[in-house]
Amino acid sequence: MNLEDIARKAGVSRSTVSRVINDAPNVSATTRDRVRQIIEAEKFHPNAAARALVTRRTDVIGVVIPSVENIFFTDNSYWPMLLAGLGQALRAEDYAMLLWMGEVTDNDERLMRKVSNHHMVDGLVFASLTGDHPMQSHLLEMRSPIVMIDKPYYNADCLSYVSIDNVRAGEMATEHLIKLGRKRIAHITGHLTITDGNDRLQGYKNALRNAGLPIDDNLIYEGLFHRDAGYAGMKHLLQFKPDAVFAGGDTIAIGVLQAAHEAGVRIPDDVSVIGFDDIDVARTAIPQLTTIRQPVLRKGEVAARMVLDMVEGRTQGPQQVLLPTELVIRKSCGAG
Amino acid sequence: MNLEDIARKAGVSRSTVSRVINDAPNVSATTRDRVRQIIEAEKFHPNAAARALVTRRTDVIGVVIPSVENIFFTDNSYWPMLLAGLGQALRAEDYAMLLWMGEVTDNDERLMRKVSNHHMVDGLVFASLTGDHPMQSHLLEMRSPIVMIDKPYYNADCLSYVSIDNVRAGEMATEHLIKLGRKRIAHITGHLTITDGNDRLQGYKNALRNAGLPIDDNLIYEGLFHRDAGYAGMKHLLQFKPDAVFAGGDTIAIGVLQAAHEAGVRIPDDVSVIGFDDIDVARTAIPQLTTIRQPVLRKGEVAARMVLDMVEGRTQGPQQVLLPTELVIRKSCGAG
DNA sequence: TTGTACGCGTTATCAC
DNA sequence: GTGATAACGCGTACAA
Repeated sequence: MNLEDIARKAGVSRSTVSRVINDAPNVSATTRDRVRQIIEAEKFHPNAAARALVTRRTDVIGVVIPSVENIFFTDNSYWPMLLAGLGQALRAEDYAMLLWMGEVTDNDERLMRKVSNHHMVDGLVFASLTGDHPMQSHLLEMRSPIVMIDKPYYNADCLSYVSIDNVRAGEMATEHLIKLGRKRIAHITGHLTITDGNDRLQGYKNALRNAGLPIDDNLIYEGLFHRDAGYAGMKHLLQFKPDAVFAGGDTIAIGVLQAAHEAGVRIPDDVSVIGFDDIDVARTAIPQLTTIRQPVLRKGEVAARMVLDMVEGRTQGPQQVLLPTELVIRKSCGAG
Repeated sequence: MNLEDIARKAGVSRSTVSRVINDAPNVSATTRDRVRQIIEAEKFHPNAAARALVTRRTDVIGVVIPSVENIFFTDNSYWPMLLAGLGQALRAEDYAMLLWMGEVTDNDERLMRKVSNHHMVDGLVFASLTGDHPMQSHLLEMRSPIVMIDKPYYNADCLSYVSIDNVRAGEMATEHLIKLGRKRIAHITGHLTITDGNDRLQGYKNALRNAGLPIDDNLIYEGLFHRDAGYAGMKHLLQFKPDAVFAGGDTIAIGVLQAAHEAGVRIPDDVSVIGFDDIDVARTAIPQLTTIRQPVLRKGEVAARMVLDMVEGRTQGPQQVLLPTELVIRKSCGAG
């Protein structure tokens, strides 16, 4: 069943049927109706491949999540939220989403080839690409529109991305602890090969400096965006007697809580803990986490809209969007 | 840059280039090498749409997650794990994954039309389709291979699916509580419009009956696969003094723990709690959850392999696969 | 072993 | 307002 068949049944040419389907002008109302009825009756839907061949458009956007470790190692709602935001915004403009997820066991090189050789997408969204990922070197040469989620580690000026102001957010988190009178404020970082992790560390240092507090390397633990890293980090930091911990992510903070619990350290009485992201675990943790909220769902939505703007030619040149963050005060820092 | 261009540069015909690309026989080693080199040098990759048009294959499998409520309302790693398993198995056979997620705000009807009219997939996987979903009535008429994750609510005989033996698993959970000497065993169900929820309830009843214990409707709370339902359910059940709760899902159990905590009911001393799934929160809950583990990642893998088997013509007719479950004993039930 | 020629189902560009 | 007809890029019988 194709255009030709419909045309024959309607007693018109295939051109006319095509025009009807694409809501093109120059079709009389009566023929348009007649053709529409036949299409409806036959449940006809044009062949996507044929259409893509000639229009060079597939109405599909590729989404790449290179590192999925968090999915396995933590109760992390970050990726699902991002996907939900992306999917929602893409569907609103009748695009579909082609998803590639990296594997822990897999070599990234292979994934990268799959992605960049797949000609069935009009544009691409990359989420949280680490600085050492092999895809990095290929980003600039790809012909299809690309939007990064989170600030790229390299070439940030030449790439479109949506992120948050992590430096400022890191400052906010640390300032909150300072305002509570904490003096020995530790920081457990996320991946430093992701700009987010780096920038939050920068914000932490800025805040200390601005407050005239010393920056003590003993109080900085280079971690990863995992609960396990938070756990190990807190175990390590306890010897240096921190009175507060700024965790680079909520999942990190969960590990911190657990290590503190095991060591008999009371949160927030002995040590204030602040997280980052405000993902679901922040509310269910005991005590509930004070944290910096970032709009994850919205990040996905905006990324989708940005790539669609590029695909549809509504924007040109790289664009950078920073979304606002917000301090959410709960129980883990004490009176706030 | 297309086949023709490569052919010209290599001094051969388009057909030969096509043969080389598709590893077809009847090409001399020397020409094959020469053509390969040119392809490599030009970084040529055949146009997917053109190829799909003639082969009627896209090497894309569609994955539909109709209801994503859990993503938003609970710290739920179920979907990510499923997606990871699917993605992994699909990629292993060089297929890509087209993902549709339902929206809380959206009408399912629209999503359904999008999915069933999208001609760019060779097969489809549906995850946890509820009995009342509008897609139900269209499942049997769809021409492309379909695999359901979890037993379909209707027409289970005519559809391929991968699931677990939820009845037996429900029995196992309940039997464990019985073996611990519990007498007033309550059950908070998941969605009863999902077969899984229903079957686990059935297993619960079976186990009680087999043990000669009464089935008390007051001790059965019809919930949903949400933490909130677990919370509400436990609040409600407390008046009937249960000494154990079988939660239809781990996220439900998390809500149970919270409600118990707030009511001053000690877990497991006063009430044993057993969950279902063994998703991440089971290990991080306090106390750690005793639960029935189901192989979520593997469910995704198997579903992918099943749909690929159908697409590639390796199997015919509907197939049903049940994966094994396992009792995981932790802290929330007491000595076990 | 290699090349020719046709068809896949659609859109776009013409003529009418 | 409508209908031929030429692409789009590839796979593949069939001929050479």
